[in-house]
Amino acid sequence: MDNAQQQLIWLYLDNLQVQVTEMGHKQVWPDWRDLDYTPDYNKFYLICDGEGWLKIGDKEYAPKPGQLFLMPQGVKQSYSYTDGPRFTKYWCHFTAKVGENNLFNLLKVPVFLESGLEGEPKRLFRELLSCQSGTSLTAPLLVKAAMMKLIAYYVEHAATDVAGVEPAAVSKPLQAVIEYIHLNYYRNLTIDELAERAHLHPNYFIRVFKRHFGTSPIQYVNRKRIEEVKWLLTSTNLLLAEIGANVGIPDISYLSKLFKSSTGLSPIAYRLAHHPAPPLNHR
DNA sequence: CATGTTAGCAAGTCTAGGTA
DNA sequence: TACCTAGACTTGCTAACATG
Repeated sequence: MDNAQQQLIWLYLDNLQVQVTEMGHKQVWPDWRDLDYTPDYNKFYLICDGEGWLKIGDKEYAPKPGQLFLMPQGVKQSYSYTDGPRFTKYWCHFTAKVGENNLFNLLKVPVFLESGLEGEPKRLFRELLSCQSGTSLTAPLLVKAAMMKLIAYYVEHAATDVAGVEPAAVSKPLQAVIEYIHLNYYRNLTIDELAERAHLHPNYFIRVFKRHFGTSPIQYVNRKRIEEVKWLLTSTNLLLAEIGANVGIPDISYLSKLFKSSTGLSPIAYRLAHHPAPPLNHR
């Protein structure tokens, strides 16, 4: 995977919105069967025991214990019992959106992983179930956090799988814009300039960008800049004005305001809070 | 359905003036 | 001198509508 692809995947994951609707751990009912339906949510199955049959798109599978299956939203699928002992599995239904898109339309990942029976996914499913049934004030947040960890596990391990992970090819012009931003964020980028690279009208470009990535172009550029500012504040001795010039925000009054709205601290307060040791001299 | 336009509001930028 | 803040001005963003 090249650097541009990795940046794109980070951007998707950074803007991911997750919602978990249902989950459980049980042996499937004797009549566990449905054919050719298209769910408006994603599903994870962690097979613990037994056997059964799945069809995702036009491919058929006979899942084995220890395999973690992903059934993506919007893809026609079927499931059924077989003659053997019925499945016992952990399962959950969830949406994972970046802007208006399902994450798994934006990322090409394999349909299942060999995760083993006693690995991280089982621990995360247990965490999901205990958070959901708990009465904690922050239960919804904890459920979401566990779900995100499960998605992270899947993407991380899919990347080392033979099939690998890569951004879907639907977004070539936008991919070019992302690359351009990463090469030029330290300059004074304008919407017109970015829109031109995508061959779109500026106003329409903003809409397409946000629909695709879940964030507006300028917000994305500024987030990238603020990350760089944080790094420069804590790893160098540079003055705020010099840092601003390095990241494309030469106006330190604006830099100050932007930084504070993003981190809750003014730049120098941030430097003091994160910088107990004498700074490196990079001037 | 993809793309463009417009208007109103939100966010970004600039200027001036303050504090330590 | 370096940094921060308030307020005025400019540009970006979004929703609603138009066009082909």
